[in-house]
Amino acid sequence: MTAISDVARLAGVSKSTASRALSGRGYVSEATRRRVVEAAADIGYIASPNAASLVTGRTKNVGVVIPFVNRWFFGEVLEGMERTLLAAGYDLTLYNLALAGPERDRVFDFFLARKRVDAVIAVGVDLTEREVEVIEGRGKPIIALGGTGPGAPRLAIDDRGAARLATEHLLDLGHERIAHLAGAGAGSAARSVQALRRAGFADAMREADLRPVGESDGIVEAEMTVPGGYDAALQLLGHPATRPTAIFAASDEIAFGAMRAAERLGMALPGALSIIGFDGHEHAELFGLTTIEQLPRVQGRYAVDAVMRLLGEPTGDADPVTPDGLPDFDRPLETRLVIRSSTTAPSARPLVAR
Amino acid sequence: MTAISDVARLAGVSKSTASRALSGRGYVSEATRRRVVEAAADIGYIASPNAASLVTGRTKNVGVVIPFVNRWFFGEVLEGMERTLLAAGYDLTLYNLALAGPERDRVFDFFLARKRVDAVIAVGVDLTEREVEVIEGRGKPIIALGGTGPGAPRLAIDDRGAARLATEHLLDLGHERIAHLAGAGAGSAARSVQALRRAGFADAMREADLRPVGESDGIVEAEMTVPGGYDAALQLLGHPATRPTAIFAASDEIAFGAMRAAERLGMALPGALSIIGFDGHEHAELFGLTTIEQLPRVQGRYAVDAVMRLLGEPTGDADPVTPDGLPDFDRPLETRLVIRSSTTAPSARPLVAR
DNA sequence: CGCGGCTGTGGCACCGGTTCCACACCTCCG
DNA sequence: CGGAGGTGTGGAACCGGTGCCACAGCCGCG
Repeated sequence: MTAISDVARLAGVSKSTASRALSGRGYVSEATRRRVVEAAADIGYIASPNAASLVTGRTKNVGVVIPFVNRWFFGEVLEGMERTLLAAGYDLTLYNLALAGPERDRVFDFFLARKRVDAVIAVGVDLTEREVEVIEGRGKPIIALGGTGPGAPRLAIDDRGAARLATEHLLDLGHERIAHLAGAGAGSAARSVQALRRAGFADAMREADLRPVGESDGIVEAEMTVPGGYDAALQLLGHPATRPTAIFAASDEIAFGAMRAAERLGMALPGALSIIGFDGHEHAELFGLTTIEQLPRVQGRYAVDAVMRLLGEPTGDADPVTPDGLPDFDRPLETRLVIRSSTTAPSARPLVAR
Repeated sequence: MTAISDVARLAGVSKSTASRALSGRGYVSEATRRRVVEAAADIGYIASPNAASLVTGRTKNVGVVIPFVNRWFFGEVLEGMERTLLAAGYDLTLYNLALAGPERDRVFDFFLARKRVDAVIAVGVDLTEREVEVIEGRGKPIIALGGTGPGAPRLAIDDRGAARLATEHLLDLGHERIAHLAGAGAGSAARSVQALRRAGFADAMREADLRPVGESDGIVEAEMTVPGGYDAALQLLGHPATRPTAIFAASDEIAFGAMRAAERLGMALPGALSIIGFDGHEHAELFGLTTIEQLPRVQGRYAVDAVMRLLGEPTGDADPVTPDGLPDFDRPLETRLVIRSSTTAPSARPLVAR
């Protein structure tokens, strides 16, 4: 357990000089600096982050709150954040919590409230006012990536607009009987995002003067997983008479499940049913899924960059920044419609110009 | 920023008594304890883990090294570990590193070597001797879950035996033309696991006196992803003349990709081709995939329990423990053959009894 | 009654850094 | 030539806890 005093002794200087030499703050002659650095290397000195944090109040550690790690979108975000944080010399402490409850309160009131993280990034979590308050009240920035956070800066795509765009793609192809497989998320996580996508769907349908098909306005809720999409699609497609000719799924996972269900029901894809997803899943290309692509890995990087900037840490400036050097929380993150083979004009009916 | 001295003053006791009252170590009268606890609650006191770590040397934080977070298996393990650690009051610091290289060295030599974690769990990583040495040399336990670690305790399934079992299932069904889609893992991560599964396949084939079909002994390497399996299967199934009647895939993701490729080639499943996977992926049931099931989430819990025990932390004892109270690193973790609809007897040929 | 041992408490050093301040030295400029 | 200001260094306080040790009081036992 070598300490900085050992380094100092070996280099023949005081603790303070050793500290300055190693941290690069304050005046140290080049010769001294070199001696200290060499001494440190000799005895394999590694600074204790605890001691440093204790006095500086900075931990070089960011807490990440995320509802799932094994859903594609979240896994990508997490990887993007981890890489970026590591490059900046920061640690990532993971808090995986889906549901509200005592577990969640404990994370905010105990784990995150302690002086162990410099900032918090909440991914796809709908933060409560109290939760934001707990963190900000302790002087730490908290930002939301997706999800919602009253008061907290938020980095997100334009879910409503993108959902509208997806639906309009189906309309443009001439579909009139369109259904929406909406995300349910029993865990309430990111419920708002799903509500926004649903709203975007409704926007497009209303504007096209179309009523969604089926009961309950052609909207069936699905857990945002492949099996969830499968189950919901079976339900939606159960009665041949009321079947839609196209489906807008709230996520690519749901869309994959729906494709599977359609196959199971003997429906030809995309002839009998067009499907558009949402997310830009890494398997979308393989399955020919038309989708609204977003780039969660890049979003993870943006979120970290934003936090670094809030912490006054220098970063590369390859991402959205306002003139005053702060992250741009107003501009929505990028999405893109990627058309593949899963969407086509409805077969039996003539193409209707809109 | 309330400190323990504030609590002490408010409660009218000394710092040491306040510390004892709050930590529960040492003698404190019940009345005093209550006063201190109340005072702490009044001013919203939360202890600084940094200060405590500094003197005790314990951080209540475990470092997790994992090559991927968005592959199903690893995501599950991670979730299992996170839950268990959180319940034990520990933090999880995530290091996501796939490849060897300077990045990886930096994690071990800098991030993990500092006194910021009490232990390290390496999931699906092939640790080098030096890496194990770096951690253990600093007095911290390191355990491997899957992957390999020379010297480090290892928790793993019997990959070779399970792969053999999978192959035998195909043999039992009467298949004679069997191929193996082996895991390649360009990142070299978990290469050994993939080698073990390949060996198990070879074991079974040798014992059955069969030669794998196709070139290169009927083994095609695939990245352990759905697209990876798809590409490899296209290659394997490219020439109708040399097609196998059954495939053992080194992971369920590969198997899904292979199923997709077979469909694309117009092969009827499972009539023209039986496929067995490996892992027990959450989508296996939906796609009717026969597989060797393992329970990564539970494995994550086991790994954490094992580490907790090495750290002398009390845990529930619902998992494998040797008589001396230490984790049982010799007994392989559980696997189970789950037969679904993706494997059946070869169609065109008569069933051959073995 | 005396002493050992247990209980309860306070004082203080200490963990390993950072940072403020004092001080010495040098240089430059009026 | 003297003082202002920049450079280099050491001393010491401090961050916020923990834990050792001393000490006081009390009880029980021989």
